[in-house]
Amino acid sequence: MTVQGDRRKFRREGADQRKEALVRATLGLIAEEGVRGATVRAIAERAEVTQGLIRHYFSTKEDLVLAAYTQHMDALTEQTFAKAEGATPRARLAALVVASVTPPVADAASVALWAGFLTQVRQDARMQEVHARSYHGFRDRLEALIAEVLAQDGRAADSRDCRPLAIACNAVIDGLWLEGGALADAFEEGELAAIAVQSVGAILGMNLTGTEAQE
Amino acid sequence: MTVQGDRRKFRREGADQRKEALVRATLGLIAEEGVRGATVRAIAERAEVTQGLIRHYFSTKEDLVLAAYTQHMDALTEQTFAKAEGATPRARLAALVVASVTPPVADAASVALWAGFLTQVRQDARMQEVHARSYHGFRDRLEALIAEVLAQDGRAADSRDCRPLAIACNAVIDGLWLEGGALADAFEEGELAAIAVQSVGAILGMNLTGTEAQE
DNA sequence: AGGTTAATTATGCAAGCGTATAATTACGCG
DNA sequence: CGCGTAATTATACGCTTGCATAATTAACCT
Repeated sequence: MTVQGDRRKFRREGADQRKEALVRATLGLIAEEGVRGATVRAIAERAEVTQGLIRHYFSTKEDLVLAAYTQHMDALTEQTFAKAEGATPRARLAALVVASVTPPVADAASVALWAGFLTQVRQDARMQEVHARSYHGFRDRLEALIAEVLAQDGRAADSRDCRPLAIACNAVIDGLWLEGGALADAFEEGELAAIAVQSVGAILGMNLTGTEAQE
Repeated sequence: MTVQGDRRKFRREGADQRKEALVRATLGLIAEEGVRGATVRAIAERAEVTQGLIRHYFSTKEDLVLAAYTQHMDALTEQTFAKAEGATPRARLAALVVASVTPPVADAASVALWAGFLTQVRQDARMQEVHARSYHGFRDRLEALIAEVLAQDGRAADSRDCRPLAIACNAVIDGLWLEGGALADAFEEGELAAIAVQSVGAILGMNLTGTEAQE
């Protein structure tokens, strides 16, 4: 006869759903409150479970953070390339560039998230691995797209030539992404997108402006 | 008759020196261990004082962090522009660009420091102010230099034209700075510098390569 | 149905955190 | 030289943190 009706009701859920909910809660908290605010208790509360459950799915908080980081970076890359559509390589590149510096890819939360993780990247080897993989994953795809664009123009698309171009284009994109996210109200609507397209075009030695919508 | 010889010996120092020592300790710790590692106790230990003293000079830890952030950002800008020397505007710009993506301005510690602070920038209005002031401070000086370079070439140096160019150049610089610091071993020695000079030149529509040393 | 078990909650603990306050001591000044 | 005081140390408090462990319960299986 256990009359303890004040115990919290709950529903059992699959491991994947729970893990994802916990990851989502973690990301939301880090974005809004910073890593400092993403405590085990706060994460549990936001995911509408009790803190003990976290330990049931992630043997340590580090593991949870690693999972969250991985998902965030993958989502960021995927979100960006998903918008890189168009009839010609040039149009796809322009669309990619615009998407990179426009919400939801470029916004305060994304940047805050990324910065919040960077600290742990330096200290955790697994985080470092994810970081490197994510960076190269994005840049390699960018490099491939640049090669296509150059080929279309009949220019040499040797990897020796493309690599520095990809690094440079990636840097402009990252820089603008960063500044747009960290200092949004310093720029006008669409200003960053225009600058991004213009700059990437200049680096590649071609005019990219106006190619997003047409062609 | 107070026989308590185990009390720590100390030397009195001026407020400025102590404050600076505390700031330096804070920066070192955040760079090495992350914000999490920069506890009041750890800072005090590194500065070779006891934790109580921190409260004597900074009424709250937030104040200390703000002071540290201010100093770091100012030092970064100053360090960079200090190397922007040369006979012609073009040479000065090239030197500035190279300095921006080369140690000690661009290294893991600087980037880690910057990222570590970003979290607090979003939450503290005073930090935000320093952030904005620092960003614009750098960019405005960059814009002025770009205007000089364009004028030398006999091109229009209107602020309406220069602003987007400055934003773009600043973005490449920031992007490369970031990637060089966060992923140093992904690039070869001097690779980032070469790419930076090349890209800024492309954005400005001129050849900047090889202008650092000569002219 | 009813027993089994894994999912979930509840509770507790030791360590570390920032901050407050009282006790000491180095050092300048008359 | 000794006195005053500001600089510094010492100690403690309340809170939060990540983690561990025991108690409970929802849902599946036969």
